Amino acid sequence: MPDNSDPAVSDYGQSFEHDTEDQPPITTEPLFPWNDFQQSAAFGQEPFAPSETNYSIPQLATFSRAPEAQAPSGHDAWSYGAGQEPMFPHSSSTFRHHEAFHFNHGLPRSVSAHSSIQRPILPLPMRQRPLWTDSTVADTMNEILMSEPQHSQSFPYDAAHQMAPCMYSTSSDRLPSFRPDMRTTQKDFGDDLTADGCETDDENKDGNPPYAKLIYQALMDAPEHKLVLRDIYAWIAQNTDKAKNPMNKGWQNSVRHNLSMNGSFKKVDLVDANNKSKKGYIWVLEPSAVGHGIQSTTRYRPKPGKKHDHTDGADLKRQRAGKRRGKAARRSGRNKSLTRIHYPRFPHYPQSAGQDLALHCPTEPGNQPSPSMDLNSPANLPYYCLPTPPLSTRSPLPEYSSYDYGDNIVCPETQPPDFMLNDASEHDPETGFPSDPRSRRVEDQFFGHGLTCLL
DNA sequence: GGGGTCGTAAACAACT
DNA sequence: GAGTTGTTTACGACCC
Repeated sequence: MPDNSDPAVSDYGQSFEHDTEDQPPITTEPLFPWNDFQQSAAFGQEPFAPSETNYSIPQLATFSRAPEAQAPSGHDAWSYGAGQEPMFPHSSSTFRHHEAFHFNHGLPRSVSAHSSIQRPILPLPMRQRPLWTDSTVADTMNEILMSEPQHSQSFPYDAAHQMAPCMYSTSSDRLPSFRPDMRTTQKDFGDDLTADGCETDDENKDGNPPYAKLIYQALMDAPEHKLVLRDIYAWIAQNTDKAKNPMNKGWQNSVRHNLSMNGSFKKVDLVDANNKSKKGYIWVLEPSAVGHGIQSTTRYRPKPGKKHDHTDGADLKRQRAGKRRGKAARRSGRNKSLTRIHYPRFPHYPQSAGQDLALHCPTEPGNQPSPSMDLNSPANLPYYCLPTPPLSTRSPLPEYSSYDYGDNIVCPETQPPDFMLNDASEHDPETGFPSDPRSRRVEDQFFGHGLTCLL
């Protein structure tokens, strides 16, 4: 049981603190490498090797291991030495607080029994996020959440693959669910964020992000950020509603149009194995786009007879205005039966936007699971990872005092309430998630703000 | 009214 | 020749 009264715990430090002098200093190597958590086939299946280190922390979700470390823009990639993949704490049981579990992330480490780990919780697949089946639960949860002042705040993060948990319900079947935000970076696409974090203005009236962002997402999901046109089609067909009507090829035209017009997408020659005959082109993300997101396709369109640098204040205003284009129209054009339930913003992360959203949103109307789908399988549950600032000696923590993302002042220092650390709540045996909305709130607060624990 | 975003249509060329 | 891929222009809708 962690001792929250330990003054050392109050600091969101990133190093192992050691309180005994007869042992060597503990490395400041990050405990949980930052990773954008591509969903792995091995997710949830590969047990972690027992290690000499046995941590007891309040565990709220299953940890997993990621296939490769991939740092978001502006941060060094994590490295654990040649041939070593970063490993994450893992346990097959979830939401059992204070359960001791093993992990070994590739570094020999001795840890004092009285050492402390203090860091915001790291990218964390929220495996057992419940599938909301009752709008009353969702409404109740929202009431609770919105009554908490700190929930109007948000967590700083700037990386691809952001996902805001937004619940929807329909007037017909009242099945709230989660939809991907598909927001890329706050720098390029986040200036329409609102405090509640649910205003996904990057969506169009069909509920999908714009083509440029879809393509970007597809390429971000692809190895080396490269895809041929056909695969981009496939990704969009799989992950959006664009291809609902197979007879409608207009969306493919739009995809090609965006590929051609957006400077973030470059085509390179595709050659055969002998490097001889040309096999067409493969589309690749510009490095700047990988690092900083993409810009609107429109910005690359030629402006006949006028030169524009798009950098002055008025232009930025116009760009924002354009970004919010048709806001009212989208609202009205959006499926009338779809009711957005406001949910405070915790920019979680999808496991992989390349996965079929139907798998991630089994309860989404129109994305009904197949009869054979095992909804308890990790692959079929919605995944959310925690937002987190970089934790590395090379990528030091950003200052936590205040972040200004436009209208959003970010103060992520809220501590989880004490009672969260006391495992008094009941857990649904099916989902492993606390059955009490109050506990759900706590877990969201927990996930949104960080974890302090002892080992 | 100008300029922004975005989707869409269409013409056209080059390639397979 | 048909289909696919890529480029470019144009336009409407909507925003500030």
